[in-house]
Amino acid sequence: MIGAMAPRPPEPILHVDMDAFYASVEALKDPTLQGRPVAVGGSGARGVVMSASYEARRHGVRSAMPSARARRLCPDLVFVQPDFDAYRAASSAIRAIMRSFTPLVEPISLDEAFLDVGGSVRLFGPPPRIAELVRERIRTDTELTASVGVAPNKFLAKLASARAKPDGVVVVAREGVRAFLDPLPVDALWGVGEKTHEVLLKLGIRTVAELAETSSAVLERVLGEQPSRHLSSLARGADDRDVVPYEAPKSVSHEETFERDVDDDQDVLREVLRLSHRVAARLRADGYRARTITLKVRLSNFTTLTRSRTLADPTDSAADLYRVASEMYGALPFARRRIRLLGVAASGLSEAGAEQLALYRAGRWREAEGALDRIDRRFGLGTAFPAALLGRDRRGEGGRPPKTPEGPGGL
DNA sequence: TCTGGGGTCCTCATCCTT
DNA sequence: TCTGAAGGATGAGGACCC
Repeated sequence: MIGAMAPRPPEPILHVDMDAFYASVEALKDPTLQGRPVAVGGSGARGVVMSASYEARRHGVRSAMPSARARRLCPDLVFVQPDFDAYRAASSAIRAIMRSFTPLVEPISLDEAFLDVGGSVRLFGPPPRIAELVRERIRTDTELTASVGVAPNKFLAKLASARAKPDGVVVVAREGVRAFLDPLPVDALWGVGEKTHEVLLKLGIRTVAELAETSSAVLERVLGEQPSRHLSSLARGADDRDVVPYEAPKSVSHEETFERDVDDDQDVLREVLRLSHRVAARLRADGYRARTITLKVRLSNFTTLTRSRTLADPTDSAADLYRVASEMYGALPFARRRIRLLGVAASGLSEAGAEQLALYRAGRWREAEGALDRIDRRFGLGTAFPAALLGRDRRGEGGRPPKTPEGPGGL
């Protein structure tokens, strides 16, 4: 006879959010950074801050802030280039800790995850206790700190963890939801970014309570049907999404901003080729193929154009990605505009094993690209690359390009 | 102020099929 | 055979999130 199950607690969802994650990992790698204002991100003219230590935040430095502005706010700011291998390693150690408390762990990014601990209370105690145990394990095993929100649903748990920062726990009890939500500014809600916030302010809606009191007809008129329904339910504290341990990716993309704007078609095509190889290598490494290929072009005035095309057969070959992306670039309605950013994305993903071998039409290119993957895995990313990418640095500077980059580029 | 990179989701327009 | 409505697929762009 198996013992009776413990009843599901009213606040079973945890949102675990690491404190200044990238900056904290950097401070572990280099202890001389401890206690100093640190920003992870590009320090160049076009860089932005990806993560800032709390010392830097005290000077007003925030993530997504242009690096130049961050430096003006905090002249002593130490810039560190991101090291995603280190962040991934720390992240997987933290996820292993979370999974030792519940199998229902939904990662949102390297430094955040939702946990459903509704089934873990018999083993570990009530959710607030589990939140403390998770934090303690993370601290002792990784020397990093995490903040945790405990609530009846994902949305409230996320808001609660933001309140808990840094290095704390906030519990939103079912009966305390209104008192917690009502005074919050509307832009605390998921889905209220800069544009929506502006619209809501024009309507005189500043707080979640004011949003909850606004008629759905008014919201629908200014925001549209779906967003207004979404916001209305969040304003009431309603969110019925489950914690989903795994979801297959829907797209894979790479994009890069040039150090300086580029107006030479050959340089642009070389970058398209490089991005195509990176996306194709990711597809092959993760076992996916894509049917839809999207080219993204951002001009110097920040106008962004996208062009996409759906293929009859899915592919994971850089040759196919490059062919389609370069054709779409050629069909853009402008000549020699100054280009700031290029991106290549692959969507409409299916698992590579799902198709027939006959679809390996790309044949020898695919074999060659597979060889590149093996070399990269053994000797590091970028060890081997198409000859068309030789003679220039990866931002389109340097030696003379070949006349036409062909196919995946004369490997 | 001057805007990265990797994603998801939504809306709207258009085309095609039934 | 023609026409119109409905609905799905596709493509472009935008907002948002971390």
